Amino acid sequence: MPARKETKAPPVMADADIAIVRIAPETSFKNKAYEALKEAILKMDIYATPEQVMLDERALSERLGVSRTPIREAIAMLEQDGFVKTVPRRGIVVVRRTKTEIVDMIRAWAALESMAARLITTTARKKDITALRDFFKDFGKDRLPQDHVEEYSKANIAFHQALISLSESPVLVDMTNDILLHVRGYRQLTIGRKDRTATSLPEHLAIIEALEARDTELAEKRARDHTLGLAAYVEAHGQELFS
Amino acid sequence: MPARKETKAPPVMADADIAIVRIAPETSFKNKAYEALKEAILKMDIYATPEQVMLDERALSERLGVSRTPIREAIAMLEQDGFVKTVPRRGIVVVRRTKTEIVDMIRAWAALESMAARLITTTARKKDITALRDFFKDFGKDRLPQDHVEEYSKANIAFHQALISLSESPVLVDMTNDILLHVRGYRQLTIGRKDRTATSLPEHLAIIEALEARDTELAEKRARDHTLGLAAYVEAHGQELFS
DNA sequence: TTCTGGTATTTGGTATGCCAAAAATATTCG
DNA sequence: CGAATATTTTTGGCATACCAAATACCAGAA
Repeated sequence: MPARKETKAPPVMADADIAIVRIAPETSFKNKAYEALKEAILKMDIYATPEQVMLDERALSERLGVSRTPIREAIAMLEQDGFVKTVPRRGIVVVRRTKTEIVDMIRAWAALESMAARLITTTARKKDITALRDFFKDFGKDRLPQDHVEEYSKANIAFHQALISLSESPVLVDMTNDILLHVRGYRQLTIGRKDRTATSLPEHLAIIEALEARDTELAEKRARDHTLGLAAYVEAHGQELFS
Repeated sequence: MPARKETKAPPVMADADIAIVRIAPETSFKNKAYEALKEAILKMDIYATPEQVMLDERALSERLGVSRTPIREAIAMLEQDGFVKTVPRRGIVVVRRTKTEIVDMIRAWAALESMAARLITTTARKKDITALRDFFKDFGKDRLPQDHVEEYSKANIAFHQALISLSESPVLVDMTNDILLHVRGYRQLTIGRKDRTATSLPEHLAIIEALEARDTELAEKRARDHTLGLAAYVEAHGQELFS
């Protein structure tokens, strides 16, 4: 039945197309719990507290007002994401990555982003590329990024996500977002550092220029080297953040 | 209690260090179910059957001899992996990727592998790089890959996995393996194609040569272009595989 | 006081049972 | 006979109860 049949004389009322208010089953408790726990974990700043953070199924189920079943399913999903690790008969620990792991992740990020840059040079529209500059329109010689670190940090993340999105590659987008969720944890403590922030903006602009010039190789190289630079920075200056 | 106390006169027996046979809790039903289902899905050749494959919780729990609870947790994990998608009150469907999605995945693979190649040129040992040739030692002018497609296909996958492993980057390894699991489904129908197989071997050897020469940029380029070539091939010749 | 042994408690793992929505099937009416 | 409708069945979602392992706690002995 490809098209909608137009009944000529509706007996009682004109059946459909009247504000179908999204009967959608809303999302299940399992998914709600997943989102809630994920957000909670991401904003708890794991690297600030010295002792390892643990979760308790029963406490969570009570807090969220649901039974343990959907909680456990959500935990299983979070474990697949690498955010928690459940130890049988011991508890559920929120995973803390080591510096080495973070550097490793950032390298993967660099790989994905450089591929995105490559694709963008061949498919993205000029106006969309140029629009990337808008993320930094509030910064310049009279308003230095290093003087508004927090704000610049947000713009930085937004820029990278927008950049990846331009590749129109769902896989690259999803994989990068996953990585960013893990790396973002101490973004404030690394990307936000003033010394690095100073070099960040020009590099971003240089990437945009290469993209506009449709210079595939150069765009790829600049995107890669930029993020690889962050990796090197974390590797060199991030020890104090980890145990 | 840092060190072990050496009792001078053990009354009945010399307590420990006598074959502690790993009391390990083995793995939970949840994990067993996860592994079992994952393997089953991977080997069922989803793209061969026309109608969409569906799973039934109760049937699975009966088949595996466990209750629905661990099955549901395993399903939740598989859904995170993108292997299945559960539709409320409808069923659990085994996800079939479109050609576009597969091409997209292969591009991400190319990105990760080229980064691996880059890292390898700076850290891997010469002998480990050279050892990569062993995967193809059974093929040559007298024994062409295109005449032993199935066998070459296995060697091909093994080579790529070994290559990534040489990067000593767990993140790259894991992400690539995830992708390979999805792409592998119709490996036989794409990578195995004779026309492509013919060009594959020389390209592999060229990658190895660049790695041995420690030519970072060249190794990266060759690794990238090789896998990107596969993506282009699938994009051009893979229509008949998808609906 | 300190060490030892045992007991109560905590915690994740698993099995079951029931619910509601959706689909499949049967039934009734025009 | 056909379509609208009522009924049964199927299926995932969720709550609950119980288990065993690991731990925490406590009393008694040295």
